[in-house]
Amino acid sequence: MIGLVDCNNFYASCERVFNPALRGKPIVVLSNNDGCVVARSNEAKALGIPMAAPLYQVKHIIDKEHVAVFSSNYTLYGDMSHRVMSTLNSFVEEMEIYSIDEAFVDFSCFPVEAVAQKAAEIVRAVTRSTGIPISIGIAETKTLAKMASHFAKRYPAYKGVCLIDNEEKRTKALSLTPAGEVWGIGRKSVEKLRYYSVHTAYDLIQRSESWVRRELTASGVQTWKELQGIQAVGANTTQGKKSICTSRSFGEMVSDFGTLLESVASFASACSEKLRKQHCCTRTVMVFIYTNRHRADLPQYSQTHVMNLSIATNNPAELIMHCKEALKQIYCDGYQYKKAGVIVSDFIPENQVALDLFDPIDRTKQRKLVAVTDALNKKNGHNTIQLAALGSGKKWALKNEFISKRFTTNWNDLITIHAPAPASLDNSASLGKTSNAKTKSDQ
DNA sequence: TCTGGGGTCCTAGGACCC
DNA sequence: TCTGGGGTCCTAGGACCC
Repeated sequence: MIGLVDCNNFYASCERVFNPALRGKPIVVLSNNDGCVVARSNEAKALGIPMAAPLYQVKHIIDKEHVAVFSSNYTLYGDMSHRVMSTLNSFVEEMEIYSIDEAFVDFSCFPVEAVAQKAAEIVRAVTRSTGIPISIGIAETKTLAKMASHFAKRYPAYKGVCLIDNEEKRTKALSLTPAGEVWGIGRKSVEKLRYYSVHTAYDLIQRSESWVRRELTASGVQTWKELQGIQAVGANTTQGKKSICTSRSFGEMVSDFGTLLESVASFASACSEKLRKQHCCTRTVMVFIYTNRHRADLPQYSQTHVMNLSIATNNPAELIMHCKEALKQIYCDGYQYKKAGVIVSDFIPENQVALDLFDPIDRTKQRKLVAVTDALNKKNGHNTIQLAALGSGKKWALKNEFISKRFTTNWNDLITIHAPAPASLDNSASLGKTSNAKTKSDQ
C-alpha cells in the first residue's frame, strides 16, 4: 500500500502556527509580488475566494470579511516542510518527497490490519510536533492514494485518514470523483472527456486502453491503469533536476539595460548555487525577458537567447558573463520589462567536466574562491558576500508587503511568549523580570 | 494601478542518415 | 512515364503537476 501525505492548506497553516489568533479565521497567502492567491484556509475557501485569483479581483471580499493576507514566506514554509518530512521519516522506511507539502510513503512495511491505525498515529504526531494539519490517503497506487487523500481532507468523519483497500471502496471512490479531480487529468483533457460523456473517474476506466491512448496519450494510459489498481507511475528516482530555472517578475517595470543585467546576474548566481547543490555543471544557459503581457496599452516584446558553453560550468562569475552576452543579444531599448529569467540545462556531474587545453580560466583557483564565499555565506548568513554584478537588487525588488517573520530560522525573529503568573503565586521576586518581557505575539 | 515560480514528460515534425 | 522505406536525433510546444 502507498500513502499520500498532504498538508492541509499548507502555506496558510504555516502562518497560523505562529499566530494562533488566526485559528478559525479566513487566511490567504499570495504569490511573489503579492500577485495572486496561492493558498487559502478553509474559511477563505468558504468565502468563495478562488485559487490563483489576482489579489485585486478578490480585494472586496478580503476587506469586507476581514481576511488575513500574507505575502509568501518561503524561508518559513521551506523550514516547516522540512520538519513535517522529518517527522514522517521517523515512522516509515521509505518515502518520496513529491512537493513542498506532499510525500508518498510506503505503508507496505506495516501489517495490512495495522495500516489505518499507523496512519492515524502519523496524523497525530505531525500535528503535535509541527502544528501543521495533514491528511493521508492510502491505496494500491499513487493515483488512488491521491484520490483517497481528497476524501480524507473533505470529510471530517475520516479524521484525516482514508483507506481504499477493497474493490467496493475503489469503485465507490471512482464514481464519486469527477474526472478533472484525478491526478494527471488537467483542464484540456477534461474538456475532451466531457465531449465523449466521460464525467467521472469511473467513466474513464470503462473505456478501452487504445481509446485512452488515442485521446489522452501515453500519460493518460498511465492514469487509466493506476485507477484500476495497477501501478504505472514509477518511483521518482531523485537523480537531481534536469533543468533549473530562476526567474522573477519585477515589483516595478524595468527599462534600462543595467538594471535588467543586475536581475539576470542574480538569477544566474542563484542557478549556479542550485547547480553546486546537486554537484553538476551546465552546458546550456538560456536568458529570457518579457514585457507585461497584461498591459495591452504598452508595446509588447519577448525574446530568449541560448548560449552553448564549450566547457561546462557552475561558476557564478562565468555564468553571469555568459548571461550578459545573451542579454546583449536580445535587449531592445524602449520597452518596459516585467520579467526576466535564466534557465540552465544539459548537466554533467562536476567531476566529469572535460577540460580544454587552451582554457584561459584557472578553474582550480575559481573553485577555491567559490568555496570560500560559500563558507562565509553559510557562517554569516546568505548574501553576506556576493558578486558586485548582482547590485543591490533594490531597483527590481519584489513586492511583499504582508510578509511574516522567519520564526524558525532567524534568531531576531523568534517569538517571545508572555506567560502571566498565576494569581496565587507571589510573583514579586522570581517572576518580576518576566513581566517586562517584550511580547511579540499574542500567545 | 494590480495577474507567480519551478518543474517533468510526451508528441509532432524537421533534419539528417543509409 | 517514372520520384522508397526505414531509422535516429533534436527541438518546440503542449499538457500537466505543485
